Amino acid sequence: MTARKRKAKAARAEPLTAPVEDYLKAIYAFERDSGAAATNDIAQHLSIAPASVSGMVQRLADQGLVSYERYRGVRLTAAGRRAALRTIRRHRVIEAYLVQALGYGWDGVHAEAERLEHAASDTLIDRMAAAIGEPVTDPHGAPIPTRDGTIDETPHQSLADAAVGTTTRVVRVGDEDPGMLRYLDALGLRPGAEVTLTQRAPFDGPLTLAIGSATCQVGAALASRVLVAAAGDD
Amino acid sequence: MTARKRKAKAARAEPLTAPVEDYLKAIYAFERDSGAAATNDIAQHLSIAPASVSGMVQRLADQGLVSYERYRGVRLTAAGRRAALRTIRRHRVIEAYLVQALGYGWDGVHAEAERLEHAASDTLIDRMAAAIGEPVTDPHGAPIPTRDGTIDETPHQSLADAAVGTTTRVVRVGDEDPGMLRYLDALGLRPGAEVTLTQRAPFDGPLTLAIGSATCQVGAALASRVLVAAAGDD
DNA sequence: ACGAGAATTTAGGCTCGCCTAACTTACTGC
DNA sequence: GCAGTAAGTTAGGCGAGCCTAAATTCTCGT
Repeated sequence: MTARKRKAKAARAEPLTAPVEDYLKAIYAFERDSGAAATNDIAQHLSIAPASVSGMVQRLADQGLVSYERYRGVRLTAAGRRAALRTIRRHRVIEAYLVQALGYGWDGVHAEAERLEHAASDTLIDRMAAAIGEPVTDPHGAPIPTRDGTIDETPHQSLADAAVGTTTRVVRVGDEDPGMLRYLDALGLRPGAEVTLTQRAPFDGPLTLAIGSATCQVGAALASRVLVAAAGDD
Repeated sequence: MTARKRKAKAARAEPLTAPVEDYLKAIYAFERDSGAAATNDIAQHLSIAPASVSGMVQRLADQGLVSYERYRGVRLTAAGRRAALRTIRRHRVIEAYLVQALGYGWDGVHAEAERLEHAASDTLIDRMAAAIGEPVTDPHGAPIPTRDGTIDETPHQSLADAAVGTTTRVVRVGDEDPGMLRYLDALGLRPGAEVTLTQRAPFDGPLTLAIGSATCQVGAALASRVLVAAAGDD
C-alpha cells in the first residue's frame, strides 16, 4: 500500500456516492444490534467480497464517516450516523410515498426505494413526506428518522420469541423479500394486526397463530422476521 | 491502446449507467438538430473534456448504441435511440409529476429529474404519468415520448426568428436554467401564452413583446430559447 | 497456552469514467 | 494547393469500487 495519509477527516459537503451510502446504512444496522459491524456481515449484506469491504472501510474512515480499528470492527462516527440516518429517512419516506400516493404494493417498494434514495434531494423527500401527512413509519412498520436525525429505535420482540398463549400486535416486518411480504399480507400479518400465538412446536418448529378469526402455521424463520409488541401497547 | 475488439454489439439487457444515458440524451439532441453529434458539442454539453468523449463514444459503439466514424461524428443506432428516448421520457415525466403532484416550480425540476431519471423504474414512470393524466409535454413544453418510443419532434420556430407584427403562441422554452425560467415566468412567457412581437432592434438587439396587456423587452439570446407556433395552430 | 479454523487484511488486478498533454486530421482562407 | 487553426484522437494517468489469492490476526477449545 502506498501512502494514504492525505487529510484524514476531510468531510466536505460533497455528496456521498451510492456505494458509500449503502455501506453506512448496513453499518448502522449492524452496529445497532451488535455494537459494531463486522467486515463479513457487511460483505454478506451487500453481496460484496470481504476483501472489498476492508478497502472501502478504510476510505470511509479517511472521510471521517467511520471509526475503524483493524480486525476490530467498524463503528459510525457522528457524521457517519447522520449520513446513515439521512439515507434511511429517504428510503422509508420513499417507500411510504410509493404506497400511499402511487398505489405500489408493499412488496415492490423496497427495490425502487433502494435506487431512488441515492438520487432524491432533501427537498423532494420533504415534499413527499408532507404530501402523505408526515408518516412516522414506512409501510413495513419501520420508524422514519426525522429531518434532524432522530429515530425511535425501541427494540421489539420477535414473534418467534413470544410466549405461547399471548396476544401481540404486529409492529414491523422485514422489508426486503417481496415474496415473504406477499405471503405475510395474505396471512394478514401487517403492522397493527393482532396475533395470538396459540402453539409452538418444539425444536424450532412451526408456530400456530390466530389472526382475527383465521388460524395459520408459520415457520420459525418467518416468525423471526415479524416484530411485535404487547397487544395493548402504544 | 491494446486490442479492443471483444464482441462488438454485445447489447445485453444490462441497465445502462448514468453517464451512458447522459451521453445518449446529448447525442440524441445534437443529432436531431445537426444530423450528427460532434465530439466537442457533447463535451461542452456534459462539461467533460473532449478527449474523454472520444473514449466514451468508443465504448458506446462497442455496446452497439452508437455508430461512429473517427473524426466524422456520432449517430445513434436504433438501440441507442430507443435508450435515449426512454431516458428522455423518464426525465420529462418526472418533471411533469414534480410540478403537478408535488408543487415544484418549473425552475427546480430539471436538476431533480436529471438525477432521478437514472434511478426510476419503468413502472414508477408509468405510475407517475398515469397519476397526472398521461401528460403529453413536460412543464416547459417539451414533448414526452410515449412508452414505445414515439415522439413528436415537429421543429418549431424560435421567437427570435418571428416576424415583427406577428402574434405567436409559446410552445416550449429551454428547461435548464432556473434563473431564466423564473424570469420567463415573471414575464408570462409560459407555454400556451400568446405573444406579439412588436419591434426588433437591429444588430441582434432586444425584441419588444406584447404579452396580454403587458409589454416587455427581451434580449435576442433569451428569445432564441423560446419556441413558438403561429397563434392559431394546434 | 497453543494450534485450528474463522475472520480479516494485504497484494495485485480489472473496468469505468474522467483528466492533461501531445499528436493527427480536417477544414478554411488565401 | 497549402498553411494555419479548429476539431478530434491517442497516450498515459488517476481514483473509486470491485475481484481473487495469499498472507495475517484473532479466538476458542482443549
